[in-house]
Amino acid sequence: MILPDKTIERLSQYRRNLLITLAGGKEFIFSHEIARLLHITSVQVRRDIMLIGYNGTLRRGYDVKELIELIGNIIDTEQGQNVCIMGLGNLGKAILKYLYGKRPKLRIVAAFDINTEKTGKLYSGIPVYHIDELGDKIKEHSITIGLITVPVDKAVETADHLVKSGISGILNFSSKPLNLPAHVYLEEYDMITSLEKVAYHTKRNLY
Amino acid sequence: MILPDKTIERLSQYRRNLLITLAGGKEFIFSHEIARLLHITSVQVRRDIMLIGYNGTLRRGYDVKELIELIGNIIDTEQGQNVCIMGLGNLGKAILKYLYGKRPKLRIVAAFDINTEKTGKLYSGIPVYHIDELGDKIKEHSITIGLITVPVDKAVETADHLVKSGISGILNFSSKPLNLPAHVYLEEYDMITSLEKVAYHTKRNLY
DNA sequence: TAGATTGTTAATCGATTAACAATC
DNA sequence: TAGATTGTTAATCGATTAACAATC
Repeated sequence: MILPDKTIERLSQYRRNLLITLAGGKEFIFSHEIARLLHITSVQVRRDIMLIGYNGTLRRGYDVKELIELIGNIIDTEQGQNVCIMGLGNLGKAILKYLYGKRPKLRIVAAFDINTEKTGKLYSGIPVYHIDELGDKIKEHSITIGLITVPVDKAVETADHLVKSGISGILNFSSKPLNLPAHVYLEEYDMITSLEKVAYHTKRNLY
Repeated sequence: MILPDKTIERLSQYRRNLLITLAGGKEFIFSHEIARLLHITSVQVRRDIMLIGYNGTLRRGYDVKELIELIGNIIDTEQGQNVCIMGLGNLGKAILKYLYGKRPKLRIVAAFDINTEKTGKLYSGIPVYHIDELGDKIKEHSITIGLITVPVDKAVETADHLVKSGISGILNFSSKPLNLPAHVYLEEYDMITSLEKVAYHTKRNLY
């Protein structure tokens, strides 16, 4: 089953909102309620849910718990995946703290840095290794996903190093577009582009 | 002139890469060279450049400096825009340091926090104000864009507060979808969704 | 029942890409 | 000139939305 990228993004958002819904004690939800949470249309919600093969009931809508579980089956692996952070600068630290413990099936298990003053210790409970240990530690911790938060001029070599060490997926926070072999999934996450997009639209609003 | 959102995103990326190109002493560039930098097709580059009404030459391609300037005219305002950061936690601090001085026409001029231990001082050269001063300081500093990096349960009230204070654009880093009046431009920048997207595709690669 | 909802196809909208004339 | 490039239209692809039958 191949799902459109846009559907995956929305499924991730559905789940996070459904978890809040469930925590609030609500056990069933209609497509238009999910839609309102995300400011999209109810047709789109129903279509996404159709694509993942789930069925609601006409009277009560969707079973929140079942839907959460089904989305989990699609996004997560059974044992979960282990994640490392490349570069423990401001952004790396912030992301580490931000993500730590947030997603049970996506565990941050290591950080890597070039600076020997940072390595060999724990940061927020996570071991910080020197970049030279990357290959060994990726195997040791069964790391499948790497987040790149190094300065832009180190991004390419860091990505290559991750690929050589057998990583499966990369989320790149540096604003250098990377070129990776097809078997490694790459997602670019570019803060400056987002900010400039806001600037462009804001400018239009100003006039 | 209305440009597609996707074109705006690429223009931002073109410019950043063109600045590097120019710094390297290269004065002219072909569409296929730009395309290779971003891993897209040269047709798309030419079409985007067509949309902004610029013309290259057949022999030498595009004048790098002119193209940079033209993209600047589209994205930036003449005097630039002032930006504030809502919430000076790990993410806020990281973004502040990351963006500081990076884009001359998008100046970070203030941070706001609820914690009085952080307020009334400078952080990385930027004044940190208490959230109660938001309305006054936004006017004082002519701030048009706000970045939201507060915890998810404070995101909605923070956004409302920004809107009431007359902000024009918001970049939301919290993973709560916001509901804003049409005159305020909103861009959602959701780290967890990006990470889960990587997780989904990585999972597919694993099997 | 009447009204509300789901599930799904068909139509529409928007973005990318193919094709190619014009030009240096 | 031949070859490479730009600029642009038309075709294609993909994603969203409209429409509606089925059902409780």
